[in-house]
Amino acid sequence: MKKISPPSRKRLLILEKILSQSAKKRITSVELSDLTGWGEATIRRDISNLELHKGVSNGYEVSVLGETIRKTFQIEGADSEKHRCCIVGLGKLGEALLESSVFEGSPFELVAGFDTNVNKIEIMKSSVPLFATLDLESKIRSLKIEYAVLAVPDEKAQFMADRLVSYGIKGIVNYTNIILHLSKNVLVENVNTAFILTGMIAK
Amino acid sequence: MKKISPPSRKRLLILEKILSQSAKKRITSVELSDLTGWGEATIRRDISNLELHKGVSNGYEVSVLGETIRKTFQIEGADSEKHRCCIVGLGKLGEALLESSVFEGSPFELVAGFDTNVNKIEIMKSSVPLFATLDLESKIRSLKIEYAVLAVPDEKAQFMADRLVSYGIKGIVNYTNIILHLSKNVLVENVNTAFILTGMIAK
DNA sequence: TCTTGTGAATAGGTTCACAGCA
DNA sequence: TGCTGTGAACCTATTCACAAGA
Repeated sequence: MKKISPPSRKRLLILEKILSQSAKKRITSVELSDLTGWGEATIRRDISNLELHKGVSNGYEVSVLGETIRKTFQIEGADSEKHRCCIVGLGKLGEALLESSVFEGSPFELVAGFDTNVNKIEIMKSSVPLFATLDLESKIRSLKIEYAVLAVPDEKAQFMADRLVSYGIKGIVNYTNIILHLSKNVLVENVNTAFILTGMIAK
Repeated sequence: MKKISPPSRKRLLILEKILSQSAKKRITSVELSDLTGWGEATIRRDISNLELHKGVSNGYEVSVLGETIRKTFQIEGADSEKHRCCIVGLGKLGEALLESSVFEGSPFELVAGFDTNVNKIEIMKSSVPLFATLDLESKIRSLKIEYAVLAVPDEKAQFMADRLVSYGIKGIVNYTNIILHLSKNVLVENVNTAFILTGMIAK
């Protein structure tokens, strides 16, 4: 299969969501361009990366195109194939993320929540199993957790991130206000709201 | 001033945070390269965009470099100059975002929270003023709010986003699971956790 | 000798423009 | 006629490689 460039991958992922939200049966690159603000040539080029070859002359069939993107990126499939992830730090934010159903229909499954406060994890009720941070290593290994959402206090961010990486975590979604220093092969995405806003407007 | 490319802007913003977290007095492009994983030439090119011309031969002075980045991007300054933003939707997530102190030290100031549930905004206590969604337009205009964090239920996401834009909001940080269709000149950043994770790993 | 700053080269992405199919 | 798919041109960004300063 053709190698797809990072920007193109991101756009295709967004397209997939748009398609899954669309009521239409067929859709053209011009319509997608209106919906996204991207050039129509860009959209056609992105889609041609999928090597679908089905869109000739009257647009793409929404379901087929969506399906092809999901297949290409392996989004979907049985629960057993889902990427297992956890939330580390169950303050207000961690708790909110735990309860939201954001992972439904995503290729991720939330299989654990961790907090140092043992009282809290005993009192909190959650459909996701909660553990003490003491058990971080054993649970990450036994539950085969690959990704972590980091929502601990800033002071603990680097320390916890180092621990997570040493236990084999492949990627971290970082809600803290700290820029983490980690080995190059660990994926990190900084999603602190202030940081996102700053990046959004930086002229 | 030189025009700085988008990727370079993002990196400089991260550099600024790294510098503000550093205990060192001076730092070189090689050290920054280790810390970030970016090429050293890239880092020097980024910094040279700032037209600082102070780094010759023995690295950069941490405080001066940080300061220059903040000046360049107008991060900092008096409260009156801060960009005013609000949170729309005070469910668990919105509430958590409201209470966290993420905006401290950022160029943003959280000046309002909105929810349709009038009871909730009466009961909730918060250091940030809370309003009913009914007052959305008047408050956005009177408080001169420029950016919004969208944390409403998915069903209301597009509708609320349209309202926000019609009231003059310039950018939206979108926590919902919906890809918003908005006019090109509105900035949108999708930060739904599942979406971030998907983008992170999409090979 | 170590490190910056930057022209020049290279790599990466986007857009143009059009052939070809329905 | 209306749309896709794609070479070729163009634009953007990164990396190389080295002159020059401390």
